Amino acid sequence: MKWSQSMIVTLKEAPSDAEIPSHKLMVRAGMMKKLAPGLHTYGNIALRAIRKFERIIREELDQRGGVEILMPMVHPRELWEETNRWTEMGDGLLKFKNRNEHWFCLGATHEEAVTDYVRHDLKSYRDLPKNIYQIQTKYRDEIRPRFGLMRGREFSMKDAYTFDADQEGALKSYDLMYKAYQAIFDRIGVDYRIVQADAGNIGGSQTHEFQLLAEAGEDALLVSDQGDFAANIEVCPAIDPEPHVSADKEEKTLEKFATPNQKTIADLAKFTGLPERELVKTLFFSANDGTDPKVKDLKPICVLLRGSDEVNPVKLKNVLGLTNPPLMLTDEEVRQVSGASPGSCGPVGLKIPIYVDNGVTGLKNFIVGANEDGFHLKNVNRGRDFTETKLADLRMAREGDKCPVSNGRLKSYRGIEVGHVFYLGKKYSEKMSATFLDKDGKARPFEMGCYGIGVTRTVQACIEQSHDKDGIIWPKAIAPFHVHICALDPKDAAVMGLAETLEKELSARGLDVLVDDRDERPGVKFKDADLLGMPVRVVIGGKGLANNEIELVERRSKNVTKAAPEKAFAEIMKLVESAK
RNA sequence: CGGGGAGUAGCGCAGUCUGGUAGCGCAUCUGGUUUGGGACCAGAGGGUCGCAGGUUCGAAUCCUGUCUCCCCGACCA
Repeated sequence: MKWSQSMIVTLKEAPSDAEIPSHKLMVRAGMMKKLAPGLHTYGNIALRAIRKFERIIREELDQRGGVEILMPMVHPRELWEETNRWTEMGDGLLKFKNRNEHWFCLGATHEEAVTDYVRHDLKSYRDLPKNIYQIQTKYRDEIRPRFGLMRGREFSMKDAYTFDADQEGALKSYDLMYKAYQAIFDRIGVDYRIVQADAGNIGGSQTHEFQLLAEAGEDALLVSDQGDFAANIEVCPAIDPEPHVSADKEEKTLEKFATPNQKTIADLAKFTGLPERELVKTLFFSANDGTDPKVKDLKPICVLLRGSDEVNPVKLKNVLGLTNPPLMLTDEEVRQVSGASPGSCGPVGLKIPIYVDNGVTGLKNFIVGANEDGFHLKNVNRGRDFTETKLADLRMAREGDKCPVSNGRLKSYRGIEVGHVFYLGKKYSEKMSATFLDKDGKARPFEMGCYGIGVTRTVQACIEQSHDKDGIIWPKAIAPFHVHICALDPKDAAVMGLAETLEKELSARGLDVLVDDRDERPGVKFKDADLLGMPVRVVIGGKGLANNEIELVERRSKNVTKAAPEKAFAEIMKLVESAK
């Protein structure tokens, strides 16, 4: 493609609303333009990278028996009500009415749609297994879209769904997709980790996330320094490296004492002279599902943690058996439940369920709020002074905690979630009456799995992981063009002639070639070539040709080699092949 | 939804405190000189200063309302 015919517009300055390097670079390179928050036009350069990534996905899935289809973007309300997700998904689903006053939503994910697609057509165990996928635009009404394509409202996603006759088969399908994802992310040459994760409101019992490591990532990960354990912080088991054991041997007498104006754990630590890890804090949540904020069905529960720990809402959600993490009670609600302000609350005397974090078990004769403003209790002991509903791992794990499967320690990273695989079981098939007949002629619900790759997000994440101060460094596998020819003197017939000959020859060999034929000074072309970041740059100028040479530059290393024009084609092919 | 910040030319910004009818850099157009790492000179086009009211002889600037965008948070008692 000739630059002069393209719509490539580069900027020297990044727009003020871009924060992270990949977002700035994509806008500067003219790859995307914001239409509204979370909604972007992909320019030709971006689209080429997206298409190449899609091709890789298709190749890897097709060779493993994946069947590509395309489902609608607009779904009727009734479909989502079958699984109750019309309500459970909350405001994340964009809902609207058509002219007949019928409700619809934009597809945020397609478990319902695909289950409907197969439920009357897959009739027998003989039809199974099936592995169906699509690459399609999703719409999720994100609270706060950000970082360009990283968290858009509209984005391209590859979503796949497997249908099996039994759990064994479903887990085999899961494993197949897991390996397919490894192959896909290996091919684009990114640094990623596969981590244990929470299923969120997709549901299901086994799940892994594919996380591309990057500072700007929105997810916190904990990775073991021994072995291959890695988990999203949301689900990472929290194990103290050295469990705390109280020095006290005997349980002492319960005692109330005044703690005027001691509102936080930090205050209390200073006031009592005890470290925060030896204090116990009491947090209040509503165990109603929180999916519909208009329904105010307060089911208060409290959680006890050491003062130094943070509650993990996802673990709490799972312990409570909820779909979404529970909401914290407001100060006013806490007062109704406990009779005191947050800060002076404790478990003693409460009539609500009490969930206790494992970390509290090492403490004896500890301090909690007295449920009376300005007072705390000391010498409090589990069992004697209050009865816990459940003891569980409820705290956030952190760097330095013990690895749950080895003697290693956990180290923290940031990650961008680019892929996610779920084993769903019968969650959707049962609710939607999607069944097949087994060998005995009995109707049984499908065993399902679902698998997603954020296509547009991955493309931006690649840039986030691969750039330098001058611009993007495309991995060859998804580079919009393989070769970027800078024709320095486009009016010179010899220069343009060679550029066009090379373009033709390289294209014939399946390479994508961009020819900068603009009437611009060389410096401008070099800066733009660095910014756009194609793996191989070819510089053809009148001066060089006079010496019978052209210049080849590898973007990643910036290594420069010279070649005679008649050998240029072979040298370029060699350089492209060796590029990563 | 809570807190903070910002809306002035396609992009990045100044001007607002102290009211006098809009400016700089990049980009664009014309002419010229240049031409291997974002050239220079001369000229030109482009903005109802987010929107609506108000104060005033006069409003980008002051007042009121409103909309939008960005950032942080939406969990630690």
